[in-house]
Amino acid sequence: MTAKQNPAETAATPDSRIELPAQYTPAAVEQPIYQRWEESGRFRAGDGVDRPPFCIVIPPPNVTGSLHLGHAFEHTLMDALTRRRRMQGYDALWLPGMDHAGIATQNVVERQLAGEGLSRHDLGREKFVERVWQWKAESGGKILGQMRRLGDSVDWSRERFTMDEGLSRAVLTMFKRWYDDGLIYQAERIINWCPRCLTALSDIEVEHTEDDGELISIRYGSDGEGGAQIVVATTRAETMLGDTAVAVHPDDERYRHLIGKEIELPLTGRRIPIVADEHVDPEFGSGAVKVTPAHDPNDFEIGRRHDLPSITVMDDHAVITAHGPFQGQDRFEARPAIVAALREQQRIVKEVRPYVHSVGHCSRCKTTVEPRLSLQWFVKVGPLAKAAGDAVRDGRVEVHPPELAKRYFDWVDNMHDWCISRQLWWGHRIPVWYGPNGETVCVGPDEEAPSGEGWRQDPDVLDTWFSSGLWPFSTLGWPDDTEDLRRFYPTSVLVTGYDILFFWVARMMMFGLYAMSDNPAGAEPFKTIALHGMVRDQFGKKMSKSFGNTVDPLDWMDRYGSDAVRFTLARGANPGVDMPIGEEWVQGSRNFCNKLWNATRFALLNGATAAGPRPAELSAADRWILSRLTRVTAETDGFFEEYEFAKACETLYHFAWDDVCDWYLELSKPVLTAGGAAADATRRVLGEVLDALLRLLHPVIPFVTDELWRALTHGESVMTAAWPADDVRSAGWADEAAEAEIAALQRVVTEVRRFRSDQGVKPNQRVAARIGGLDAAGLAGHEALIRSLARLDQPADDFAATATLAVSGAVNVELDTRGTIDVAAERARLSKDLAAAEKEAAQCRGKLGNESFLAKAPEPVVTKVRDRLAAAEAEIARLAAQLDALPRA
RNA sequence: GGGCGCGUAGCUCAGUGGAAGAGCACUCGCCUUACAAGCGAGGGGUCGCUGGUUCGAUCCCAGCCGCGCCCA
Repeated sequence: MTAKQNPAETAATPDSRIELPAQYTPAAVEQPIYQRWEESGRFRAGDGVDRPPFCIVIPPPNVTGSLHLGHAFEHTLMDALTRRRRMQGYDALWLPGMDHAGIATQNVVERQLAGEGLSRHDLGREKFVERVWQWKAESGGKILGQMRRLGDSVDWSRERFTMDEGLSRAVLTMFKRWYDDGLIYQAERIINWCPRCLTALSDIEVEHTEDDGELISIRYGSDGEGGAQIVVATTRAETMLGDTAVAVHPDDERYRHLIGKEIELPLTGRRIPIVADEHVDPEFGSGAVKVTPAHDPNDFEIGRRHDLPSITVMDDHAVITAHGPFQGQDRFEARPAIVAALREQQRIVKEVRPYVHSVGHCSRCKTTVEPRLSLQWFVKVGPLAKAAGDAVRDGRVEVHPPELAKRYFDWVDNMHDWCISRQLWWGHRIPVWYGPNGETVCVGPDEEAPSGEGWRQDPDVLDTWFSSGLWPFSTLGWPDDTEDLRRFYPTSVLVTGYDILFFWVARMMMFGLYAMSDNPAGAEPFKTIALHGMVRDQFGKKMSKSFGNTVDPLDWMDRYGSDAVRFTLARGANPGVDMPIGEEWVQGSRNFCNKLWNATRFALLNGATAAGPRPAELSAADRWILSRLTRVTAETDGFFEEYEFAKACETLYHFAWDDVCDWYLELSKPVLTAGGAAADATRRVLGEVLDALLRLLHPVIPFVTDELWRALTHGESVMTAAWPADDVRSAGWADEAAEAEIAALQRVVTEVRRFRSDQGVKPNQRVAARIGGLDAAGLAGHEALIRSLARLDQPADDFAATATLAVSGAVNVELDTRGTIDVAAERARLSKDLAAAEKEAAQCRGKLGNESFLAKAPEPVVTKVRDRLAAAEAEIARLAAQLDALPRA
């Protein structure tokens, strides 16, 4: 090797003394690695080799969206699951794609058009849809590139989009089947209408908030001439123009005499009946309610029961259409105007402001939703929802964590019919044609649409969730009987937020159970639903633009690396529980990656290797770290199996940092320096432990582990290395004796360090010491290690002990601190320990002195308390003796 | 209004019917040649309140207080 050789070439040399750069710089490492992975083709599933299948379909992100922390979180979990399965030898498929997001995408393109002074109507439907496709090609799907940054090991060769030809065909097929089965119907109903998006919304696309409004009590009925009068209260005074009745409870004595009579509706001169309806709450307000069947779902039901007319008084834009002075006013303009007009007629009995009540808003644009009578398409969910609930009840689909299944049942067992038509242009157009003589024809995907004079297609498109509901099988090729479908359906696990159980999960279940009912491997779309919580800020607050506490994960990825972001997210991922995240935590994760980097660097500088024969002679420290590895591997493996990402990460974090770095590397230093067979063994064990550790961490932090693993092993990629669980399990490394031995060693070292720290002895100051009792403590042969870790020198001829430490387990350490020791500090330290031991002993004695305890507590518990007491008493004796030996202050 | 969940260290969260934990923050001492993105040592909690069950409760039960979410 010449001195002029550059570092990059050095790194590429297959030499066991590869030097990693001294600094860990994720930005330099990550992107080239992803490119290499992608080019290697290892993300691709279904290579024809006979291996068990594993499949996750991605919850399709919105084509207009970009990666936010919620995605980063969810993707980290899915990627970890997929990578682990791939390492375990599964034919692992993580299938990516996006949905077409009807309203959102149409809004984006309409805004773009508005910038050119155009509306979609200027273009016409066909040109507009072309324009949306053009937009998608140019600026849609930003998130796909960001997924690469994050490290998602998705099979890009199978990427799908809900508006693709194949998926569109699935939508048409499904529509036709349900239509023919009577599960899709058209009806005039009160639906949630967004006057800004100009479309119907389903129930779950409406967000309810507690808003300030007003509650106005209005006197209905003719003035003078002693006519009937009745007071009604409303928060939406403008709808009174469309009232067609007043309803009271049939048993309400106050109004019984009025039932069946008619009264005058103010401002309109119309006369409307007073009807009796069980659903009226006599306790609320005056006990009488105005009935507006065309603008309120409850009133619509009352109207149906009493055969009342429905009068629509607003247009699409929520502008008043009723004849009169208010015509042409927006609903929010008309409201005060109508109240003022009523006030003028002395018809206002009471006005409550502010009156806080629940108001529905469009989840897309936040506009107040207007309930509106309208002809729409619906899915009859009854039998479908029942099946969706049963699949979980029967255990065919498992919900993780199980507590959240209740939430799922609450929803599917009380589901309302689903309004699936949207008055948009971007989406799957409803395949129904209307003929000149009132014919209605639903056209299947392979059928010819009727043509000729007077035939026209329904103008509406389907709710986006209709197509994303088919996602688990449409992406695998359905309705065709494809190899992918046979191989990967039902998919293995669905990873998604609990907030989306209703929107999406329930729908996939309904679709899947119906469409795949004759699938031999099962009709359910996934075997497990693994639910995660919402990402919150570092104070547990919901992230929102209005709070200004949103974070761009890409910014953190730039500064700390994708691995750091991923590790932070995975480390906080307790099943079904919200996850706060803050920048300090990402820094902490970056520090962890850096720690791994440096540990591996140290190992390589010292010739560690994971290859070659395993030496027969291992030191206690070697056997200890291998035993710890065995335990940690089993625990981690189990945690991943249970979707306990936080626990898996925590376990690995502490193993890596505490056991490997803080102890094993330190223990290995004197051995490596000394050289010989012991050093060879340690080099080998160090290599093997790091190899396994990097493999265990790879699913969560793929980049840095790949870089380090390749440097360590010269392997192709840790991505295709074997998951270590089986290897480690079968290696027979569990060694309780070694664990006990090293634990004892750690106690001695820690005790000396405490003494040093309390005495103000600088870390770099070596102290002469005589160590006794090691044999009796089972630490024979570890003196050199203890001296190294506790920084103790051999006693010289002029050795004069100034302090003696009696460490638990018979070891005693005499130290020559070369001067007076701080007796007060020493006394304080010992007194503190003594107090703790005495408290412990008292507690134990209390229990053992309690006859009920002895009689009723299980034997192992009693034994344990006895042991604790014995230990505490020994500790007391030891500390008391030490205190006694201290010179009097 | 109905339902669900949560109150544990300064902050964010784990946890268990039988000795209170982590990360970050904090204090003290250290550039001890893998790592100052670090090392060593340390302080800090009547486990929301009040009752009950139990030999024993932070954990189980009831009520209360405070917060959050979902649904109407």
